[in-house]
Amino acid sequence: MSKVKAVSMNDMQPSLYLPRFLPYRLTKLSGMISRSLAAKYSKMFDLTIAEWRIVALLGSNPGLTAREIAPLASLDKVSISRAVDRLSKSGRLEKRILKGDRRSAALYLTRAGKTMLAEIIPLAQNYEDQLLAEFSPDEIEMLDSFLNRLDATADALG
Amino acid sequence: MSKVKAVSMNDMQPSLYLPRFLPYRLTKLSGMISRSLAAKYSKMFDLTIAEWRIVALLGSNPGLTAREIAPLASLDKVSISRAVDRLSKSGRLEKRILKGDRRSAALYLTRAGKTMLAEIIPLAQNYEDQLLAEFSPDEIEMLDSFLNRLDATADALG
DNA sequence: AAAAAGTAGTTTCATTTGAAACTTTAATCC
DNA sequence: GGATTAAAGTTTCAAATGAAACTACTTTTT
Repeated sequence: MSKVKAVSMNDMQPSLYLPRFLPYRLTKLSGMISRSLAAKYSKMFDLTIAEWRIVALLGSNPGLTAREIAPLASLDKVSISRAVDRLSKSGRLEKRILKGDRRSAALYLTRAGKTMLAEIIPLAQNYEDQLLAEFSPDEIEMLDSFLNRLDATADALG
Repeated sequence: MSKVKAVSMNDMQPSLYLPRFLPYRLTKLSGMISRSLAAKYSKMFDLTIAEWRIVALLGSNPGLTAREIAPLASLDKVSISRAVDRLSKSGRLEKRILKGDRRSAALYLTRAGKTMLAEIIPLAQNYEDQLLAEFSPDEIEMLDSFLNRLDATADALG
């Protein structure tokens, strides 16, 4: 190998264009969306993202336990414990110790919790609709499938 | 309005299926990817995400200042200040106070910084390639355009 | 040209986060 | 059936984060 070639190879700097790097783009996008949603609605209802997710889940799945919520909401048990605590202190959620296992509690929205959820859902739905306003139904379906595939791949790589 | 109808309307609970809610999906996806990348490479090079972004940017844009980096890396000035501090303490980055404005410094990768970047880029690139391995070139192009559009829309909504 | 206002980057401080340790209860093992 | 191991949630503690205050300098105003 010639000296010239060796030098040129050492100097070769691979480069990476950050704004096109998928992990960066996804983080940036999800950050913008989360901040935007939090600014609009979390403040309005005094709700963290973890709390919002739990309330949304309990809306359609009343009686879930903390452990069951974890994978469905992608939250760890510490976050869930704190969120549940706050939600139950603010009277939006009720814990019912399980007959069969007293370490665990089935979680239910109270009337106040349901009322709040009924107010938030249209706002959340509307935000999502705005995000996708310029997408055709076909495009939405494609985006959906892309996200599912990326999710599965990322899961496999993790 | 009949009594029956009124009751049924009060009981009507709108519901939101969390796993299909775009903000949730994006946050989950970007979290999985970031954690996976961090586990693999950030540890390996003792590099936070902010540091990685700054190094990547300086690789192709030597001499940027902290203020210029902020929008390019989507980082706030506090994060940049800390990341730059750590990078310069570990000898990967060098600050050169600007002649014209002594509050500000042009930032450059040192030789060590460049060497490290040259090692990471192929790994990062490879990770992205794996994520997209099942996507055809056309699909990649579509994904790219979807992300750009979502980015622009989210920006407008924020 | 001194005073006021603004900017680049740093530091401080209070909050958020998550891993590890802990408590209580349940299941499994001699 | 008492001892051991495991599981559900909670608490603790240390690190990460980010808003606000601060420092050092520059620009604008009068």
